[in-house]
Amino acid sequence: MRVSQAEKERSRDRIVTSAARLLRERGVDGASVADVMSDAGLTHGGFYRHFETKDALVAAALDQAFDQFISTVSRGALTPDPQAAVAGFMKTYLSEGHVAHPGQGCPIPALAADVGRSSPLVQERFSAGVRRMVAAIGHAMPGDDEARRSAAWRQLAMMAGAVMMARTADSPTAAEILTACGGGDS
Amino acid sequence: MRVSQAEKERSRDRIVTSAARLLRERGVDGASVADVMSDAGLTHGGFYRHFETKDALVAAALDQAFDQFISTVSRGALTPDPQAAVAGFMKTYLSEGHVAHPGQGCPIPALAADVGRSSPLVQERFSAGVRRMVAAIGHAMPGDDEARRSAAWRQLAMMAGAVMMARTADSPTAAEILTACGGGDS
DNA sequence: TGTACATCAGTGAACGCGCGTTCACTGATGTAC
DNA sequence: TGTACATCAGTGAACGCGCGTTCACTGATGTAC
Repeated sequence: MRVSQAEKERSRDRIVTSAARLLRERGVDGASVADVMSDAGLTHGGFYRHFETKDALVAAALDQAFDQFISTVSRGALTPDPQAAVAGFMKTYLSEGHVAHPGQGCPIPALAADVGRSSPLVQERFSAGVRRMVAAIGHAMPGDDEARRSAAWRQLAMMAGAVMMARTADSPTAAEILTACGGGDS
Repeated sequence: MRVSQAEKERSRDRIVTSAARLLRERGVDGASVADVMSDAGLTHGGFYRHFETKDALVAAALDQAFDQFISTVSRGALTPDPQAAVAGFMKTYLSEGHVAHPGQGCPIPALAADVGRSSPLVQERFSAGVRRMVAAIGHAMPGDDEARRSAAWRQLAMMAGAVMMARTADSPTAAEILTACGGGDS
């Protein structure tokens, strides 16, 4: 049964949203096309009316995941003081909630390793997302442009590494990692 | 054709060595039992004379990967000055060679995300390897025990995050990340 | 505004393929005497 | 030390399964007149 153009667009949005969550939760290989379609309330056969390949879905889902995560995290950093904004961002990032819920979290600790083994298309979209995050973080760092950018890379690398390791560790060790890196509970 | 006990042990070593490399290069799902056995010069059918499941192989391979990486990296840090040892370790870790050759590199940026979605057995072995690395790094940090351990977590998180991101980035961006985090070329 | 028809979003069965795992078999190794 | 036999490492075919992708089909949507 054919469906209106507006409905099709809504279907596509649901597919991308489901993929953005399931990919982060289960990894690229762990989230199947059928899983994603089912989560979006559709059957797997219709997938190819929206995307040419699974790879194209992964690329679109990465864009959405970065959009969503950056906006979530910016909300927690709504303050005129840039230093306070970075501190708020760090607390949100280095929290047990973030460790426990990769599906809504930063795509970097969840998917960077998978992306490093994926197609150029996927790597390019992922890199674009990473660059957006570095730019956003660097904006709130002190110093000249180069120093800010450099500090942002260090900060992002540490946070992504910390959350990634915390996800493999038992609970007290995870807490130790987060605290050591400048985060805490909540 | 049955083979001697000594030969069997050598076969097992080759299987684990192949797995330790292929897992880091291709990820847990990307390295199949048949791939590993073939790389070790055997056929896939014999695998279950050595391991009960693929999961058990992954656990054994992680142990070997951490052993090998820690010993590689310690070799580059053979100096009585602890500060210089950490510096040497960082240069080795944050190098383009490490980014380009995950198969001989640190298991954390290559496999932590996969491990976070794996069985308790695999997570436990991985965590043990991570703890060994933190202990080794902390040993060469200044301050009291707690400060050293905390500094080691920050350092390891940053290095692992940097290498992982560098592997998804184009070449100049990868170099920028490594430099920003205290590494460089070579 | 109404009618006839082409389009195409979504369904569900089916495709080939590679996966982890199992199995019957082979023949050298290890052991009991 | 030699002989008879049980063991079992390794082989290669086969298993069921889930994957990404394709396809014939349905019927509401969009369009041409």
